[in-house]
Amino acid sequence: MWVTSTCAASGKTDMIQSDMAPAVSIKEIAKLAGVSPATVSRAINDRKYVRPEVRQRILAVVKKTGYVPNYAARSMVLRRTFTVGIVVPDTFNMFQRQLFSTMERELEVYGYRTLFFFVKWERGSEQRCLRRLQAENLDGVIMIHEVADPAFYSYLSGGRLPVVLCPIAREDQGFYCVHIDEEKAARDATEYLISLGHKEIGLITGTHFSFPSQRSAGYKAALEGAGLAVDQRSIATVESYSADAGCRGMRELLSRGGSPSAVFAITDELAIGVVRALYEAGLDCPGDVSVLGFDDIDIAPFLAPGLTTVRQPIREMGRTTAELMFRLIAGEDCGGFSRVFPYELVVRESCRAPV
Amino acid sequence: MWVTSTCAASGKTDMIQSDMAPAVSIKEIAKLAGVSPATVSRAINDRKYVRPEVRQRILAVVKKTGYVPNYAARSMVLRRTFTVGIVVPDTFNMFQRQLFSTMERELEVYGYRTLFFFVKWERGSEQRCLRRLQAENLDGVIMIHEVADPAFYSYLSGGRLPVVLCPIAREDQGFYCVHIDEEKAARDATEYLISLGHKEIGLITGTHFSFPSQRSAGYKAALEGAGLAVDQRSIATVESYSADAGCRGMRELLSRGGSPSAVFAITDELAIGVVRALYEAGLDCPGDVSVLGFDDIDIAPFLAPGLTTVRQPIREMGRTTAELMFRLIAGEDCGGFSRVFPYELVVRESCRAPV
DNA sequence: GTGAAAGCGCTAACAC
DNA sequence: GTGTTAGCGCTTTCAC
Repeated sequence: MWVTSTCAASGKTDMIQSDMAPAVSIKEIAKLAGVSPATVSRAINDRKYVRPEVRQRILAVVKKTGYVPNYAARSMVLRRTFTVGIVVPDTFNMFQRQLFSTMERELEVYGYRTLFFFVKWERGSEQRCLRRLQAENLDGVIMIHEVADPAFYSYLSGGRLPVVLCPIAREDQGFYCVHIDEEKAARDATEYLISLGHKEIGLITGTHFSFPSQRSAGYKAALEGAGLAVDQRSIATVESYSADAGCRGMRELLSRGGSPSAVFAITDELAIGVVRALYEAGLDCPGDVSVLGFDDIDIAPFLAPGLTTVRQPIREMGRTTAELMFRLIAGEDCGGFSRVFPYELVVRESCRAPV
Repeated sequence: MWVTSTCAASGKTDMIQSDMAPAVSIKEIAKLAGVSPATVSRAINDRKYVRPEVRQRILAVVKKTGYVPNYAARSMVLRRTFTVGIVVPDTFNMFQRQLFSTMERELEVYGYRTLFFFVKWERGSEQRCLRRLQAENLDGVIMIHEVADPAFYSYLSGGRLPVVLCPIAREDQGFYCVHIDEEKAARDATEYLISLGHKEIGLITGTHFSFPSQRSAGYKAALEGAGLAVDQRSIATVESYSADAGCRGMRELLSRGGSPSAVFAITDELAIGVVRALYEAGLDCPGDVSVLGFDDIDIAPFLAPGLTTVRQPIREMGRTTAELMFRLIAGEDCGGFSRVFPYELVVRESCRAPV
């Protein structure tokens, strides 16, 4: 596949490279500094009861040798890993990306490292994730992804370790949850389209996970509230939440012969695809059809036209999730399971009154 | 910040939750199965010398108790972590995202777990990453990000562990590298614009990392090769490679009063921003200005107009990086440091002949 | 085939 | 203040 050179297979798959110097251990440091390992441990962990002069000497040796304590060994004896697992879909979208970036960042500030568990679409992936999750001896788990396997949730709800879900609403199952009111947000968004004068409003939604049904419910509630009929022919259900899926969903809607003057796509990436399908059909957004998204991902303002969408306060939600996790690990009483954030309709250019 | 409930601060930050049942250990399994820990170890690791009947008994207990061996303990004694670290910029773009997703996936197939090191913009972030990197006792490191700190590279080139860079060309420093010929790709892309008839071609580039200079060099080479002058007024240098930056870069170009009929943005996200700036200025892409990107990220085909761009074979590069890492860890001889992949100009709709 | 013992790198409890 | 000891959970000799 590559051009300039090839890789010679040797078959010695189990051989380990032998030319690698082993990392220095606390024992060597102790020997070099002329003290015991215990004293070195005390020195590097800022404990009391080390003579300043001895501490200096130890720290000097540490610096010179580039010694870094081994996490695995430390966590074994401490019986804590200082690690939080984040379960993410392998196909994470930009919204989720911003969310877990924020969490990772915050967690680092709290002194925790983050381990990602990417759940794939393949069969067995969830089980493997769960096994790894257990093998890692985590201090806590954050779920950014809804899994299908009930065993996953039952392990999590076993009370073995703190769990926070974001942006998922499952407080009824005894999990701490950080999210917005999805249904109400979708309803507000749809009502905005109605207020613009739209009567025939398409919906691009999906089936996986629980947010599509919540957002779809909001859409329907808005229509019904305005005395408009919910026409199944205006609703396209797609397999994923990507631009590709949105494109196919909109083509489908178009092929059915209806003529929606506006379309609500339940994610921004879906909305990008919708605009694309319109473009291919020679239709202009927002001139011919208004398009409304959901999430307010990074590039939403930089699309042409800028995408009108529902903003979830990603940073605040990520920060709160991390903070909650930290407090839960510390054993604090954190009150009720719900953290419901305010959302916001961000009006840009992709929606306008029908002609 | 949130609405429905609040979190009561208790101040007992160092207290650990005590109501969590400890995970079962190999000892309990041994006791329950009426054998020694050594035998349990043999059974779960598919070693020989365990009576089938005993193995069955042990496996049954393992299943019933949900026992999963502790990674940290295992890696301590094995002196291998089965973990590969991937160093990524905190602000990773969609191209990098696809790249590391592929790597993570492949690595999992090889039996390796992946640890991400997100390098932030803040001072000291690289050092902290390096320290963590060392503390993790990794089996290998993949760099998707160029760091500034020389200490980072000198640690990596110390031969302590296998290192692969992708998509970075630093084979001269003794690293295995997987990448395309950036300069030539940029040159080809620019020549494509020239072949369309464009004479005044703008460039949106940056300074961080080495790819912008390579891509810029290709741009200049193409212009010079065609006898066109390289006009500094047609070049905007931006701080990052996001849509936001691209938008600002294009506004800058526009404000300078020139009138490029085409613009080469050195990343697709930059290109998205360029199209946006054009839109804001009442200019149409590709009607008034052609826009060319680089990377061929997921959504490139779903933009309106579809983005003409240079495709890097992300999956193949990710796969090769993972495979190379695997073989390096296994101690195989992998030949030369370079793996240079073919790229491809993907012609879509954002570029056409000037009017 | 199986068990006992040693030890990976580290920290905490307990001497001194 | 500092060293000695024990032990975290696991795998791997080495006896038997």
